[in-house]
Amino acid sequence: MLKIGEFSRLSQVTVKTLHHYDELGLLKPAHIDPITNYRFYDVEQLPRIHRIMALKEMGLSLEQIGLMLDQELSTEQIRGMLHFKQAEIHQEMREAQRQLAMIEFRLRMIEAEINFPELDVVIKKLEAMRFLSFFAAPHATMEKALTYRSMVVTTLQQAIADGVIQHTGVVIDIFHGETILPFTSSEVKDRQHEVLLGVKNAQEAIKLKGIGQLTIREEPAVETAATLMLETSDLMDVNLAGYVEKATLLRRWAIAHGYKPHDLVRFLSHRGILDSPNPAEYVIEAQLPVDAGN
Amino acid sequence: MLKIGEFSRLSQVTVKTLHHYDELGLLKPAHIDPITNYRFYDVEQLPRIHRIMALKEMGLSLEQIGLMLDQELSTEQIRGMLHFKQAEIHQEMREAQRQLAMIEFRLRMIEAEINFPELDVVIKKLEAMRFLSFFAAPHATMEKALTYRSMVVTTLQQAIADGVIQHTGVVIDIFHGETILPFTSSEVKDRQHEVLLGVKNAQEAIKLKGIGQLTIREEPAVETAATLMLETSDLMDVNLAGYVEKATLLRRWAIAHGYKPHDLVRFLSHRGILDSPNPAEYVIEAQLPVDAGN
DNA sequence: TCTTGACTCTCCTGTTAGGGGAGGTTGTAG
DNA sequence: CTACAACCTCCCCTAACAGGAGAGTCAAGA
Repeated sequence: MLKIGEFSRLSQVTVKTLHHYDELGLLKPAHIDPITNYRFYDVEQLPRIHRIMALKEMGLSLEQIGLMLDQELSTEQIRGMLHFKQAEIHQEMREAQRQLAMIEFRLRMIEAEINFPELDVVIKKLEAMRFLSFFAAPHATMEKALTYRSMVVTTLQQAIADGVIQHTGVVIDIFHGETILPFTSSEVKDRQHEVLLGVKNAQEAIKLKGIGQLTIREEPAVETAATLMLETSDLMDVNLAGYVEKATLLRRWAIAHGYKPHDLVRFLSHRGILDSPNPAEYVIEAQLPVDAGN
Repeated sequence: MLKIGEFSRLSQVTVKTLHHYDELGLLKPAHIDPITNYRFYDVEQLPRIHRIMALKEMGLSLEQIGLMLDQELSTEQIRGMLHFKQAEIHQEMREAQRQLAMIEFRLRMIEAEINFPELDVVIKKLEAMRFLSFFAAPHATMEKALTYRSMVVTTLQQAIADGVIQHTGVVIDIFHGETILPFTSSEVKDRQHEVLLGVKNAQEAIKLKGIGQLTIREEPAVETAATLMLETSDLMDVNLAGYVEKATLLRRWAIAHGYKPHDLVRFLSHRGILDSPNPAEYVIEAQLPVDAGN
């Protein structure tokens, strides 16, 4: 009979851990003195604690180890457990790879002296929603497209004030096509710039003077999108160059992290032109739908 | 102002988590209604929660994230943290690799239909100790060596009974040289089989009739050893073939897990010939000192 | 105006595998 | 006889929330 300290020394398992295993019923002392409550172990228990340690090293939980030791599992069941654990570890390793990719991306950005907060990319789901849609392009230049958009927005604001449209407050700009730098004005012509306004009712279409008929459509949900919040400082000077830069960054991020970007970018205004006249107060989220590459 | 549920939907962070971050001070609501205690968030807080999520994805702890967000760390400090985290993740991956190696080894053993409990290999430290040493080899065959050993043990038992030797109860058999199957009798001659008996006092040497002078030496500590408990069933028939088989298994295990085995194997009797006349009650631990390969 | 269901609040417990320590008892060596 | 090491039983702590109890709040429909 060995006192707990001796057993601990032989097995190289701490006394605390032996207490814990006693409590869990994983390894009960061979004998407990009923007066002093001292635990006494037998050398014959060394193989069992050895087995526990060996299984623990493989990453199994104490609960699983208890099962394997006491439930007389068949070889097939044991194989199953091991294969399952194997899959779990592979999953963990992929996760670790992902983390490494993110850290390396950050470090490269720091080397390139790109501002740190600008690249807080987060993977999200995007909800489906009903939108009033109109197109602000093709136009010869992005600036002209913006001017047109601004005019439309004014009309919309009037319609909202008149109660013709009941909107949800959600405004999304979608740039169709692969939006990426360099972005020459010759390319602008082929680009579709769609503006969406979230609407509440099941309206089918809306006619507005000066714009004509606008369609209402369902923008589908997106399972996976890389998203990025634009800081107000990015928006002080509202021009499209900033947007395109963000889109480029998102695309590079997605590729570096093993995603396949779709050929469109969305800009969701959490606080935009409908909420505030001051661009410095805008809060805009860039969203790039992607396919999970792996 | 957004209620917590809306903010949760926009950021895709659960309400529970937002509560938690509020409590930690990581993300306080922009406003709290003093009457209802309802939390209200501002869209301007979206970039912050985004940043938190992005940093969390890299595996940083909430505490570290709090520091990065609020302590205005220099670029150098941030780089340092990221490099540190990078090293941590590499460490985790090595650990995962180790676990995979162990699981794969088990699975291969199962395929080969080797008995499951036989390979609970555990890495341990071995303590230094003072031993009385004698050699039971070279002999023409292992069986003859064992016969000689048995005779010596009888003599030792007498000496112990007479109080000439004060022993610690530890008996170790060491096989010097690379013990591995196949193990032909021609090889046996070159092999050194040393038997050690742990002694308490600082005796220098001991003379015993029938054996002659035995030396006392310090067996050095071993930092890393692969160890294996022999089940009593393995010892029912005490012959060296079983020992050699275990030594072979240990050596294969060590190599498969990236360790470099030394050219000796120790067999430590936790309960051996000095404690019991019945081999079925023996508890013996095979120990193979190794160098950490990585 | 009332009610119902959806939201929200605080507080408590549980998760893993033990570590750390307080406060008290036991065993052993000098 | 007296240290001092070893042992005991509580009890609290970890990280990042999840789940649930019990109670209060809000908006819309009858």
